[in-house]
Amino acid sequence: MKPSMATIADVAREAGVSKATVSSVFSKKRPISAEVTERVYAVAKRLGYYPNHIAVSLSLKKTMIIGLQMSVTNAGEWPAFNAEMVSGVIQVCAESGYRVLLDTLPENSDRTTMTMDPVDGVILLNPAQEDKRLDRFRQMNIPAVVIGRPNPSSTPACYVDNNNEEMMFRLGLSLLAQGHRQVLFLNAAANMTVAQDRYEGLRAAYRSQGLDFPITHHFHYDWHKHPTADEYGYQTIADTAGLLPYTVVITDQMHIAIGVMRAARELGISIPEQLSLVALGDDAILAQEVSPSLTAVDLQPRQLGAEAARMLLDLIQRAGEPRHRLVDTAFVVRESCSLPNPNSGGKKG
Amino acid sequence: MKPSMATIADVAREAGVSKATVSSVFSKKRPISAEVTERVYAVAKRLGYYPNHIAVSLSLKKTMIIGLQMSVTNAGEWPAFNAEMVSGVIQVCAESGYRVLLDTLPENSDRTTMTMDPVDGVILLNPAQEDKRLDRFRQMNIPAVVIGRPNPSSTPACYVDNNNEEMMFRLGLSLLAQGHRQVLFLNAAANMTVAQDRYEGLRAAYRSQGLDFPITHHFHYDWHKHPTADEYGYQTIADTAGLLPYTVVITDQMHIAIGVMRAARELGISIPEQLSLVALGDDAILAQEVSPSLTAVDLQPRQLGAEAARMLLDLIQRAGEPRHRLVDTAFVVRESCSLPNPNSGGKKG
DNA sequence: CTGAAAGCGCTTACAG
DNA sequence: CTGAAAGCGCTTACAG
Repeated sequence: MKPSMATIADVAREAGVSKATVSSVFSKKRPISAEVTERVYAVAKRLGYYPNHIAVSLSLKKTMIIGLQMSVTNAGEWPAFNAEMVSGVIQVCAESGYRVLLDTLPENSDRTTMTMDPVDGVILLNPAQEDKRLDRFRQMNIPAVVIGRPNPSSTPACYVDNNNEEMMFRLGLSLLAQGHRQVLFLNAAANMTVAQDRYEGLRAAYRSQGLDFPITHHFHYDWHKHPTADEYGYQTIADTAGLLPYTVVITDQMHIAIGVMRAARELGISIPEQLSLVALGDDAILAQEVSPSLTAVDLQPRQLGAEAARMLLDLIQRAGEPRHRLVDTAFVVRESCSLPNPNSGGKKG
Repeated sequence: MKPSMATIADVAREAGVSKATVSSVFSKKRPISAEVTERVYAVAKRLGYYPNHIAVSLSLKKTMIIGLQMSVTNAGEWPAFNAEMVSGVIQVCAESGYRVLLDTLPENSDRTTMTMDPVDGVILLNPAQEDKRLDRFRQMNIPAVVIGRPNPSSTPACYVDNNNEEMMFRLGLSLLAQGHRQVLFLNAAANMTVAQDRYEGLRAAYRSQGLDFPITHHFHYDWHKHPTADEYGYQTIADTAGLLPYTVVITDQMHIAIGVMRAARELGISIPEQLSLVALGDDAILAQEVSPSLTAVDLQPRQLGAEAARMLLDLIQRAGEPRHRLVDTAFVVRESCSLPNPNSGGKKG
């Protein structure tokens, strides 16, 4: 980027050819004689010339870069889930020669600061209240896909998500089949669409058995009340044990479940004998090492990222109408909660 | 990026001013009358105009993007350590208005495929055999800092690293002070500089007590022999228990330690009574949940990333001679191994 | 306070 | 097979 960098003009001059020829030698977009090719390569090497990616992008109107928009919160803690997801995105992009630009800039309404990003497309994480960004990308004519279900209020968009509702429906059904009647659900934050979908699925399972899911057994993660997920799990159990009847608790994350286990230990509640426990989101190493080992639902974060990337790349090549895709989840039964045939049947609707 | 995007020329025409004026309105680099400013903003909004980041970059010769080069392996598994490190990089960059471009392209010697990246500087991970990339960036005149100690054979470079040698020296001293004489060291892969530094530190600790560290007790991770870190730990213990005398094992990663614990469990070796265990690299949640809880060394990956970013940003603004910086580690004593005052004193040299 | 024009480093019809 | 010139969308002296 320094003035000292050799440009295509330098190479052209030194090699005694035109810029167009040098360009062609590197891009191979039109045939150049072996002799000239040879000479150009030699000069380029001597001068340490590398085509300037920015100039190429400006000319070609494509950058081979896709943007990954994550909320600042994500940047702050980067749980394993996000890392896996990002990894899936990177992998698929790399296979097609695309790079990934991480973007954590906070939602900024100051028009003067926002430029048209140097990206061919964009993936949005955490579609909580991101409608604005979505609209902006649409306005910029930049293909976008969100991971997670976007708010229905926002304009239609491409997205990939877990089959959250079905997953919870099946989980609920399995639990009811096991004889459980009182489920405590420590859900994600209330403003997340994923929280709504899962709650709906659980209620549907209850309804299908002619039961009502009691609102008293439904909690939302509140960042203000509990600094960490672990605390959320711990406190909620500490606050409700003995007061609220439940025989199984479902937690939105494994770390919440860790908190639940800690509380249970302190209260002398044995898992799974007196209380069953299942986590939505699976960290296999952690789940296997805690005792009892943790039954969990694998959300396949890597798949989510990979599918999103695939969809975006497809969108970039041949745009089309909004589409979406659901990534299956898998129940991983361990000691903390037994489940009958959780991965088969039970399809809803 | 589509032809439909409004450009600065469109705005200028519609607003009846020059492109220079529109440019100035957005960049605020020279004063423009309130009236004109108003009009330009209005037109820009109506047309959905956003300055094109690529064009700006080409003109300004800076992109406000820094590249993060990671080996493909990293992209594949993204352990918590890397996620934390990347997170540190992102955070510092974001504070200064920089974005991060992830690059996982495999080391490719095909000259035709490599362009001068659209970045103002670059951070390299895993400095195992990356000399080539370093040289390339130097040739391109792109500031670079590596995380980890670069090979001494390569040209001098800026880097940030843990104080690995000192850390191992202190750890070794603490262990010897505890009465341990036989330490089993499950080190990282042999080609990593970090592995060499740690081994040196441990040997120095032994030497300082007039002892020799026996080569029989030093193992290197070999990806071909053990598919996972866990397996590496498990197998090595399974293979050596009873044959090799040792009272404490140091593992390069927590996951290796998990494997060691599993082997110990199966072999009826109780930790820490019969065998002490300490891991280099701390995943607090995991370390606390296993039993016994795991004594570990916090490598402060987030700090590593943050320091690297700070150094790079500094380098971008005012270049200078190669510099480096060591990030302190912290001993976190839990149940698997007791250590006397590991975080104080014992400075080497 | 504002504009015309050259320049950033490439690519691509168009012409030969 | 190769070149001259215009263009990608901005910024910035220079001139007023």
